[in-house]
Amino acid sequence: MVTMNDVARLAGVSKMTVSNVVNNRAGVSDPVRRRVLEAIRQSGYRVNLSARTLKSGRTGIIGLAVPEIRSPYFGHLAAHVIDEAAQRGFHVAIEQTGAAAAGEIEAIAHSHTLHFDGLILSAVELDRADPRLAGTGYPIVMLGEQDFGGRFDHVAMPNEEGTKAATAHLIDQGCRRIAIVTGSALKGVNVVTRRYQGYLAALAERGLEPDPALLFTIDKLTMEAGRAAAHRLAGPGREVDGVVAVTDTVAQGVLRGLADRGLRVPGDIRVVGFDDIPEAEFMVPSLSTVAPDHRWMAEKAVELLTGRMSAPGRETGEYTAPFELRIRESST
Amino acid sequence: MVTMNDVARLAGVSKMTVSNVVNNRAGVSDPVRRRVLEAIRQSGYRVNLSARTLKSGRTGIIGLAVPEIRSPYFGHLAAHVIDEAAQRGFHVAIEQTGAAAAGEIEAIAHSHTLHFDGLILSAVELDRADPRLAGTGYPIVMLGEQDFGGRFDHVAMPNEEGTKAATAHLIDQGCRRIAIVTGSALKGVNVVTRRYQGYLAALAERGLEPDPALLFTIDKLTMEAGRAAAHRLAGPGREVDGVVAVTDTVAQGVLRGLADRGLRVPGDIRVVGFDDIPEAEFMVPSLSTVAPDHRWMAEKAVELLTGRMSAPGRETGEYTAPFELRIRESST
DNA sequence: TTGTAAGCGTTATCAG
DNA sequence: CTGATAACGCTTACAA
Repeated sequence: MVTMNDVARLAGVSKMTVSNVVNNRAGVSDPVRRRVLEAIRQSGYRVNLSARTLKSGRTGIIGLAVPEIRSPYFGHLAAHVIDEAAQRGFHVAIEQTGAAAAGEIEAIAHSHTLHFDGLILSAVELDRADPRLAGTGYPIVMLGEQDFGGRFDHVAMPNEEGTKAATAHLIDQGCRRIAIVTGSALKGVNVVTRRYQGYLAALAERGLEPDPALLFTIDKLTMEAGRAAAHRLAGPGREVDGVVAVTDTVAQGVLRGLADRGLRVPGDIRVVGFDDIPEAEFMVPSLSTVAPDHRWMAEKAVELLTGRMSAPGRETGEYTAPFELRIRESST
Repeated sequence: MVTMNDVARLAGVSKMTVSNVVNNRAGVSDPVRRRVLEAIRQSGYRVNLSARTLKSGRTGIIGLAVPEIRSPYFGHLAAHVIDEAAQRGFHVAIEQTGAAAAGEIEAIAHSHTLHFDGLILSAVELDRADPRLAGTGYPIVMLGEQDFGGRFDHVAMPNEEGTKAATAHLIDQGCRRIAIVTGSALKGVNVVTRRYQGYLAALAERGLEPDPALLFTIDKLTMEAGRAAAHRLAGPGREVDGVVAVTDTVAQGVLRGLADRGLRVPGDIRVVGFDDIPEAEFMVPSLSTVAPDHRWMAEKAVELLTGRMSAPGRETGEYTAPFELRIRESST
């Protein structure tokens, strides 16, 4: 491996001068600078980040923990975070939590152990009351899902408002028996409960009675589970004319499950999702959905994290992404 | 920050003994080991990876460069690579190349600069003849797409065989005017040309004449482009009864585009894709596709890369993933 | 403007 | 079995 010493010898200067050139510091004469740069080019020298890190105590790496990178929503989000971090000179190492509290705790420990400069955690199961969350002052930004009650910087989804708008839209389209397909964790404050609240709020506002028979819970927020829920929902004697799916991925499963049963969307049943994944526009029928501003979220999360790195004691903030309701075929 | 020294002082032993305990090395008496472990627990000590890296010269990080992490295919692949690397004690840092040769070259340089232990590169544009590819002995494994003629370890897709099987399947279903929707880079040896060859081979084997009017090229392998191609393809006087799409993502666009034009799949036109992304099963209609063994590919890539790290001089190998043809609604 | 010395936290080596 | 010492490549502080 080519080191600074090698370059220094080649250029006939000291290690320190090479360091100064590499870091664009003032106080190096032009001829010397040129000689050093030439030596660097010739030798193919590259700074050793580990060595630099050892001195500075920073790795330049941000951890990003998501349930599953393969899911379109998190892939999409990750892409934005990577871009945004790159702009601020950080690299992103991705961790998969498997959508389980244990995985989420582990991601924190891991990020810590690897001395990442901070962690953006998209937690979906971890509870604000989890004892393993003992605050260590390590920079963590919670992204999008659970609510941790002011304990961490938090970039939230417009869970309640968005679902309320989507549900109201279905009502406006004439739906009267609107099912919701959502996760089974209906306690606590999390993405599932918040969106459920939004659904209830829209019903209440429009004077519709919530019907327990219209609540379809699933264990995992996957396409498979959405499909299975649609099968249950399309069973005899339900008379459902609208479906609010907790995520677009679930909605995609619902669309598929309704097709399995020969039900037409939007003819027989209208469907809305949440997230606006890139695929939503290309589904058949195209999916109406709540579109939070993903880029905004990624920017905010990275901004908060870098802010916290430099000012660890700062008060935590809570930010909710703006959203639009994108109306497509599935609800019109 | 808690260091080994702190732990050593706390346990009343030397730094070296702590190191031995941390690394599970033999030659530490049980009582001392216990004392040290207790001191580690109390102090919250974590090894400093940078320091270890500085000594060992290895970072424990593998770079993974893909065109776009948000695309389902690459997200899926990345998930497998991350899992497989984790099993071998490596972390994965993801780089996005934007599906451009410049981005791919940059990913190599970047991986180098950051002293990642190696790079898995899913190149789609970089040419085997690119002068910037001057061999430096840095461990690189090419994944899935371009063919680099023995210059690198290469885990290839079954491009030709897979597309041939898919096309033959359409013919067996009675299709006679089979269009192909593929990229515009029809020169050189790459994913587009290889799959086109497979398409031609199937036609030849079944005695069908290739018709230039049935070749629809697109600039980027996206859903949008697939949709636009479907619109062209469904124009007046084409009489197309089958479509081979170069990837599932493109196929999803094609399905959407055909729906736009009121054509029914498989009633009017049959469609097959390539990749078997998780969404394929949930499209409406569900998509018939070539399913390469993604896990196998990820395993092989990581295995080759770690192999090359320990034996840099070894001959390069070329491996092609096994595949299955998954027949679903879109072609039956 | 350039160079020298010390040390970041860890581990390999070798002595006790 | 345990410990002292010297690196790994770089940067900070200071001296020339």
